[in-house]
Amino acid sequence: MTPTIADIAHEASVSQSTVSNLLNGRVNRMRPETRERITRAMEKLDYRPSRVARQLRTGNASIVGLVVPSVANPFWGSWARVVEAEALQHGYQLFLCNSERDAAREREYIEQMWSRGLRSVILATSLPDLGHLRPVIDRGLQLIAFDREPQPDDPNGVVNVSIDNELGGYLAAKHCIDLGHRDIGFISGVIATISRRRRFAGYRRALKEAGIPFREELLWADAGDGYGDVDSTQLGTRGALTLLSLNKPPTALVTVNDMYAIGACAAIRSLGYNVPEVSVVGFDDIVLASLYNPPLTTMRQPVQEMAKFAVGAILNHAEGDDTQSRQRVMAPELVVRDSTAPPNSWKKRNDHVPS
Amino acid sequence: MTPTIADIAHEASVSQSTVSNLLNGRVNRMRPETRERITRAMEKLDYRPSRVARQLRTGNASIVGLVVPSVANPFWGSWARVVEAEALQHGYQLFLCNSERDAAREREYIEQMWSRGLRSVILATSLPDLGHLRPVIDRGLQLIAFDREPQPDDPNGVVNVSIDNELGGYLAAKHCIDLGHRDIGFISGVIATISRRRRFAGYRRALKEAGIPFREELLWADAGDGYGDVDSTQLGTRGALTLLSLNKPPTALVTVNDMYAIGACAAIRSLGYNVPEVSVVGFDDIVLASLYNPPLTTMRQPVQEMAKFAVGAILNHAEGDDTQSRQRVMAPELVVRDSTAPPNSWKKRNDHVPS
DNA sequence: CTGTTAGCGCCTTCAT
DNA sequence: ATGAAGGCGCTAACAG
Repeated sequence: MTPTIADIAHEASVSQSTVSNLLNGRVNRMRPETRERITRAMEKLDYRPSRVARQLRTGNASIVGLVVPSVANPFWGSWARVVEAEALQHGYQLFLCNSERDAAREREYIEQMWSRGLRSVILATSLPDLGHLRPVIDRGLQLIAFDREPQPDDPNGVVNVSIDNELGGYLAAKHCIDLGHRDIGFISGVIATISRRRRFAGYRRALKEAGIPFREELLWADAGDGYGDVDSTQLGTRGALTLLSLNKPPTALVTVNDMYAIGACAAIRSLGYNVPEVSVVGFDDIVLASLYNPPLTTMRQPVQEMAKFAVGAILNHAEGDDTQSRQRVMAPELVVRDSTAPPNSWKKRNDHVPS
Repeated sequence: MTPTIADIAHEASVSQSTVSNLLNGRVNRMRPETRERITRAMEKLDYRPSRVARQLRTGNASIVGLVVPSVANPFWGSWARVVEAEALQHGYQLFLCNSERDAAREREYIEQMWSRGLRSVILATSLPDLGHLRPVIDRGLQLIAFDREPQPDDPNGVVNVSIDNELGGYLAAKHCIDLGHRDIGFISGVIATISRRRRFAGYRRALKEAGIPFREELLWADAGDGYGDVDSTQLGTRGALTLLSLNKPPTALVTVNDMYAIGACAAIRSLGYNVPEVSVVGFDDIVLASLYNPPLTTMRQPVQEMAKFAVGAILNHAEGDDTQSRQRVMAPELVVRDSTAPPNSWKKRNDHVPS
């Protein structure tokens, strides 16, 4: 049915090895004339080598796995695209899965990948504990953890790539403080991930530095039934509604990603205010952030560079080069746009607030 | 290193075939005691069957391929997630690629998939001509085309799933007309895809039906260097800027997807107007559409049902059931929100337009 | 320069 | 109830 290497060997009246040699670039081992004959045979039969067989034989899949929380969140979508481009450039394909931030699914997927012969996967998890993956890692899986700073009890050999989340949280909050805000809310899902935990830590540091006491009630870290990225906009909405109904509501909201921020903006409007009246800062700088109304102030992640590093680590690993750094922390960048402003305007209208 | 079936056969003092039998559910062919021993051996060695080997032997990968223009567009991101969920539910994994709407990449990817043993792929293309895929299809690849109504000279056996795009374009334009608009722009990338072509046709039908002559200049279908979905927001922006600088500018804009619509909204604001002053209708109803400011009027695609149908077709095909329908056209649904309004407000301010 | 050979890990008749 | 053997399509020594 589908032609195999044997078919074309036959067609070209040579042995399989010669065909294989051609296939693998060992061209100099045959005379041009033979080569020519083989090439023609391949064309005639429209031959495509079976990667499955090849992989079984060589053990090499040249596929990199990528597990993200959910490509429904545009940030993960772009991240996936960037990684794909980077991988492609080096002859790798991408195998993409959505974990929904569920440890069980993460594990399931990664073991699937392993059993399909993938030996390197980039995992966008921020779960503090990588214990559930230790079995596969011990077997030899190369794990590149994204969006997650290294932890003391991580399994050996894990490579980490992320921004400095603490700094991100700090800069976001500091920006609001510099603008004159004193009551700054922090909206997050459950703070079960390292990145969120650290962003929150940065936020607190900024407050402390400015001598602003932390008000517990200004932290919204409610659960919801899950904390997938699908409904992060909804969480942003709920968070903002909750915080703005406090007796002494915040005048600025720091959120944990742009989807939350957008949800929060919608909530603010639903309360009858416009956005810079209550300031909002997002995180990630997704494409839509700059096109939102008003354009979102946010923390940009250097996605390109991170993808380059992640894929680079895989390449080095594949080449047996183990001298590479096991970790990379990049700097987030504050992008100031119109969703943040001094607190005055809000205060002016403060008495209109529906009770 | 990694344990194979032989290792565990040895460990359990049975033959490989017995282990294999257990692996494949032929449990009744061995006495419980044997089975028990094998199970323990597998646990002890933490055995995972190699899917690669299995696939080479059986020819079955249980992976469905999915090719979309770009997961950076949230619509494709959600679509991918929905398909993944549906596939997963039936024991299939998803192999995801971004084509950037480039025929060469489409082809390249699909052949890669074929050579990896995938036998069914869902392709979100709208290219009118599927000729570049004929070779693989003839080999036996099952192709599910998404977002693309069937064409007369399609290769045999192609399954098509899409909404009625003509109807979508019609409803979008009709909505504007009903609101009182007479000058309605149509913003698209290059209209090289069937879906866009048909949406445009629907738009024209609505005009005609209302007795409004079509003004060529109100169609913006400029090229740009590519028409990937990455920069569709930019195209939306450019389109809106162009149309609004006409002598007799449109009072409403029908766009080809929500990303374009959002780009168009940004353009409108940059000209000093607010959005319902110039009405905008999007397409797709991505999550962010309802959270945009103002919330976007748009055409919703029944993503769930379409995914169900697409994956269902694959399942039936795998079971040799060939009695299934080869095509499904679903109805889009107009979702009216605040980005559309009667034309008055715009006209009122019309003389303020920067020249 | 080209062919022979021995697997990669698993599944599946066909015997026993 | 279990085992032996052949082969899926390809690669990589090793011979010739």
